[in-house]
Amino acid sequence: MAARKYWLFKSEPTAYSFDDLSKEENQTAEWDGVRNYQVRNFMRDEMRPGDGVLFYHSSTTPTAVVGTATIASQAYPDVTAWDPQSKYYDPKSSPDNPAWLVVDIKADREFARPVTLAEIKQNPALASMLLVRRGMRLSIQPVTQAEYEEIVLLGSQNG
DNA sequence: GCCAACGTTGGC
DNA sequence: GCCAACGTTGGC
Repeated sequence: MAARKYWLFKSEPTAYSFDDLSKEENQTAEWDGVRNYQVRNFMRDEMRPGDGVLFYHSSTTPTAVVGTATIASQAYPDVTAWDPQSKYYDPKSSPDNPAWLVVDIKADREFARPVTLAEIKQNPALASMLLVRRGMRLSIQPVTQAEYEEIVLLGSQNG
């Protein structure tokens, strides 16, 4: 069995927040709308059920990791790409040849406090995270086990 | 296959 | 709301 991998998922909380995920049936939702090939390839080639997820709120104040989640499925076709009414519609994708994929993610634990981007930037143990790299806009990014554990530790502390 | 124009992301 | 960074598109 492959080693557990770790990921950071970005979401704008006004569009879809950690709280929204927590309120889903089984706290589980399809992560749809990915339209970036690098991110799709992560989903297709590297994500496995059980992988750990840091749930990050972008475009808000403060931007922060707010909790953990778990990858709950293998990648499978994103049906929103086939729906002309969907904002995620992409005519390049078809049921015969799906261009885009989703995975299911399940909310795990909300942090006792958010771990902010500012705090991540100041922490030497987190200096090589893709998140703090200039111009890094991938909506899903790999993180190391050490980075994952450090952020979980910070998020578990009071205050 | 180059590259300019354009759209999107996302921090500030 | 600004704008830098980057991916995508499409003319040539």
